[in-house]
Amino acid sequence: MFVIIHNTRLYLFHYIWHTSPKQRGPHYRISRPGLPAVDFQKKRHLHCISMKRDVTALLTDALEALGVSPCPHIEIEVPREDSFGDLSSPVAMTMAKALKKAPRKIAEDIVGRLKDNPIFEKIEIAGPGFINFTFTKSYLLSSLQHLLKAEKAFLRENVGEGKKVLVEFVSANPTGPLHIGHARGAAVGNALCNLLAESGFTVDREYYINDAGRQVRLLGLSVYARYQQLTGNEVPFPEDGYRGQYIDDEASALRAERGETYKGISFDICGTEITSWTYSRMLVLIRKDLSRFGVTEFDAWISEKEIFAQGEVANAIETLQQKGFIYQHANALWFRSTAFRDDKDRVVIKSDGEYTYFASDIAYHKNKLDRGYDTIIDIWGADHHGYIPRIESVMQAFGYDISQFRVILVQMVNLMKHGEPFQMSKRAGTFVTLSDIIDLVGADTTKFIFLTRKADSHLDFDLDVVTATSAENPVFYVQYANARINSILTNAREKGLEPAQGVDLALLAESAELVLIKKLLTYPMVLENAARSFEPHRITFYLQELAAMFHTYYHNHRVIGEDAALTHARLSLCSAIRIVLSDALGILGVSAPEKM
RNA sequence: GCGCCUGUAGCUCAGACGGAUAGAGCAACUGCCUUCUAAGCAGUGGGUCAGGGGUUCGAAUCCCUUCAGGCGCGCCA
Repeated sequence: MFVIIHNTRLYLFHYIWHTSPKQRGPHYRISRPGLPAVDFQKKRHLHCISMKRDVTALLTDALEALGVSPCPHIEIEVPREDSFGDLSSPVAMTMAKALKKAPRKIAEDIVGRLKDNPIFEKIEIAGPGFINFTFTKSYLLSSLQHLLKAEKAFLRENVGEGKKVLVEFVSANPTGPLHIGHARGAAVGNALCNLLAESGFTVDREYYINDAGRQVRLLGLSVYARYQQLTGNEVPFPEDGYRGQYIDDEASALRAERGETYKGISFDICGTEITSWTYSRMLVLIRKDLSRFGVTEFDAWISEKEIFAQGEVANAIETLQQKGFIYQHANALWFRSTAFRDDKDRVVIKSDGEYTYFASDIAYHKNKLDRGYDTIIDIWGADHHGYIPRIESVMQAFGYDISQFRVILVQMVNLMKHGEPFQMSKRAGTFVTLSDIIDLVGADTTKFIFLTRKADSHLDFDLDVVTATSAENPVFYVQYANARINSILTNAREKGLEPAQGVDLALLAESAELVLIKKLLTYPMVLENAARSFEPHRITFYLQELAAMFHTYYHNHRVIGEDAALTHARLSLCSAIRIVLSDALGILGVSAPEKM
């Protein structure tokens, strides 16, 4: 058995290796503190709780009554303009070809069947054939009531339907501290996992440790060299060695811990021990950095070295050989990836008899597949994009469908300083660690900035700009809205205004209030779309919009006033806004402070 | 040379499976704190969606092409 992390929470490779998700029990689900898991089973019995689902159901009925069967996917969107109603559907236009009728005529037929439904204030046909729905106030208020009562369960769509997803992210080599690029992968991966877990998927989070290759050996050799120098034994520093300050620190720590034990001893003899000692400490460091960053919930840390030790690499290649996808050429063993999606075949065993890095990756991905996940997501730096076809080929070679596999490429972060690119190199020792950035900018801000961009868009992270404008950072804007509401609710409580039974929400008559309620009710759609597209950044944009609407409302209307009944109604609205704000921030992995 | 990503307001970026008059923040300028948090609010200006062609009722979105930037193309990891 191999201990992966030297920590009170031990992750044993043995456990990962031999425990299939099935054995963990059908109810296994990751839940984070403060956000208990939703019971989707229960939710199905509720009615009138989602604008989108209600409209979809009614449209489906209408289309079936018009002889459309089976009913296709119905698109529902939140229109750009308020004058286009609360929800809109282009379904009449998309059906035009199939039905061989004019879009507006189809729309009229549909509307004819819906217009008497009491949940709609009005239904209009607009433009080339949009059907625009406007809800009645009573419908909106009863939905708000549901939101207040059901809270989190109200906000969820069961996108995943219990499907098992494995997300592998960060997976930085344990050769030094994490930097800004890893941080982006961590922020995106963490938010995505939260999002999927909250959307009805069963999510496992995994970190793959490349502890078997040359890089880790170089790490050990670097520390070895510095250590020898500290003991007065001048050995040349390895040409490709790691040169950061942390290497010196590790060498000092090694000397403090082990004294002169290794002085003058050749690397051939003590190298394995020093390397193992060093990279274990690097893993602890990485874990600590991730923890400071608020990303701590990996379910498994998978060791490449252990995959070798368990014979999985040899087995995987043997399996491919039996399937006829391995051949020998020029003293090396090749995987015939061109049989699938790759543009050239790939070496798995070099002519010197060593496995390539790709070989252990084959074994690792086979291992993932064999564990029975419905979907496997890898989050990689964009510089690894050329790797996708060969891994997809591996999937297919083992007989799996590549639609089960999804790589999310996280684009490079250009670290800037004074508007100039700041080149980082771990080996040259010129890099800004994640830890530095957390000290400088803060974990919340850093995460939020990463999550205001699509994963595949390039991103300039200017240390000057980010620190100088931190007071105007959008994350504070959103958190401030939450803190303000909290302050109002606290004030109300101190004045003895406890939320009474039978709050009359109908007193919320201001147009700003109805617009806010509608915005709250679109939140489940935002989550659903974000989960379906694996794009957590959509939540970030929604949050900014909702916060802006609240700040405006706050400025124009007093919540706590003379009229007790109105006060209660407005306090309820504020509570609902706070539920959504803190829920969304929680999914993004950003804190929702009560005071600021 | 081939492949992947990107190109939208002065800057940083959104823009949903092709949908209605292309949006937000920052920066700039002008107002608003004796009232629940001014890390806030209100207002003003700002666009050939890199260029060109195509597909159709409709294109920032799909296809082709040119240009620009980034990344990748090893018996490295």
